[in-house]
Amino acid sequence: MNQHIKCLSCAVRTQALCSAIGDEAASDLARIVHRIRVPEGRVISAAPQNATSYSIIISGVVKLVNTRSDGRHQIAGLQFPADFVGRPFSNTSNLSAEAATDLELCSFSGRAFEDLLGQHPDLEHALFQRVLRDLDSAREWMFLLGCKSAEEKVASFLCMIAEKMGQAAHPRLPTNDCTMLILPLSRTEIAECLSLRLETVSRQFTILKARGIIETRGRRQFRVRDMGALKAYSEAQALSA
Amino acid sequence: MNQHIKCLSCAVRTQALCSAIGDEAASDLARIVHRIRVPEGRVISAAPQNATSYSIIISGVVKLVNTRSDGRHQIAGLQFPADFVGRPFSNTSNLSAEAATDLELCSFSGRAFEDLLGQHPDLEHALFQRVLRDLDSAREWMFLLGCKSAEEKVASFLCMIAEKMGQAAHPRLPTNDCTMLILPLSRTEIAECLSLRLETVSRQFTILKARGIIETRGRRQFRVRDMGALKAYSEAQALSA
DNA sequence: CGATGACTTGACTGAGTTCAAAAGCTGTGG
DNA sequence: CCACAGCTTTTGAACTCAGTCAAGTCATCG
Repeated sequence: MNQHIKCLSCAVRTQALCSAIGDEAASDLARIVHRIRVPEGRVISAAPQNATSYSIIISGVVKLVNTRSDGRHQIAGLQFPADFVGRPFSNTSNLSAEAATDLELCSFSGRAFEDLLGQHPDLEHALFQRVLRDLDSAREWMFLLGCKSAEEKVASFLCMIAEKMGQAAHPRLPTNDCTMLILPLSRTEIAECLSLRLETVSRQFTILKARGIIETRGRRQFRVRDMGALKAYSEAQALSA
Repeated sequence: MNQHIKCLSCAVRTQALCSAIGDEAASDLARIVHRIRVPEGRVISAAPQNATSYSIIISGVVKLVNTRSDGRHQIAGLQFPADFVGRPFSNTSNLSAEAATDLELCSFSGRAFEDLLGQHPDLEHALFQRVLRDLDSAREWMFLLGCKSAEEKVASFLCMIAEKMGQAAHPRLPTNDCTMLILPLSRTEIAECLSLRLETVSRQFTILKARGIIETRGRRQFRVRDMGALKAYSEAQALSA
């Protein structure tokens, strides 16, 4: 193993892109990587003229934001630890990537990474797999945006966050545990994710709390008390019986 | 050139996957291809247990449908001539692909195609590029679903259809011409695309006709009379001044 | 040419937005 | 350590866009 020394103790080494490629590609990758920290709120790559760079998230959450000239904007996706951030082979995307929380990243400069993609089919293959999964989840999210009620949207969101943040906090525990978790997004950001207004999100939080399904502490912590009920609400509003 | 004879006269030969790969990959592809016709309404690959097969669309339109147990369903994407249909490396997707119109396809059996992907990095690369574009458009569509009004949605939809169907009909003409085009979807299907009800779609059609922006003939033909105005309505409802 | 299903139109309802104001965190300076 | 400022969040009340239900019209096909 001639990987970069830091990789051996990396928190996401078993799930990230770099675990799915050969030693040669891995050591070439390690050669061009920079481990960096990014504070909450910083834009990683701005649309539409994004000076391309690519990253693997070590810790923190990145939001992919679609902004329009008229001021409307929407979060088109969230990326969590081990996820890849960046749009290879094009910089004309409407999306910008922003740090939703403080981040630790493995960052690669644009050209160098794209050259490696050309040299190592296994690296490109691993990235391809990841992009396919991003596409699956984008299409899944379209269903949420298009078909679900406010109640279902908020419940679905909390399920997803519980799973992802639970995984980030305790990589090996099952998702239905009841520990306090950090909410990586403000109410406004949650609203932008779900295509709701923050007032609507807030009201749904209140209802879920009243039902004893979730608990909150301060603005940024929550705990799922009944994952079964939360999942039920996330799939069908008509469980009112 | 040892490509399959049919490829030389193929309507999509300059835009499809197969134009972006080397001769060797192309001839291997040609060896496993079946040219087939599929009638409107037929399911090409059904979720969740999709017997995998892959296709390139020669003519016609495919809709990717996300169906839930409770009966709700949504069109998560449309694929047009030269587009690729199929989800490599997984058959657990929630999506099924259905013929929105009669189709002509270049169809590849699952295993054989996946083997080729492994053997030809240039084929995988070309497919990767295509999937990246699909991801871009999925995220763009999320903005429509989440942020746009009914008026904007219908206008956006007609813009997109005009562009795609115009291209399919006259590959080299600009998109803003005013020829009659075929609407590949029924009102119900358009509604499923836009996350509206068919009544709402119908009302918006009526309004656009009254404004002289579009014209319709029968149920399945339309003409854009003022592409500028249509584009304006597709981006901002607040142009009422 | 009449039946059947697709589309259009109308009247009413309701989930979620909008605007406004109160309450609750969080961090800073006395 | 407390008080105050500047926020985010919650709550309230009125409104609106799109949904719902129902009836009528129009293509298209046998």
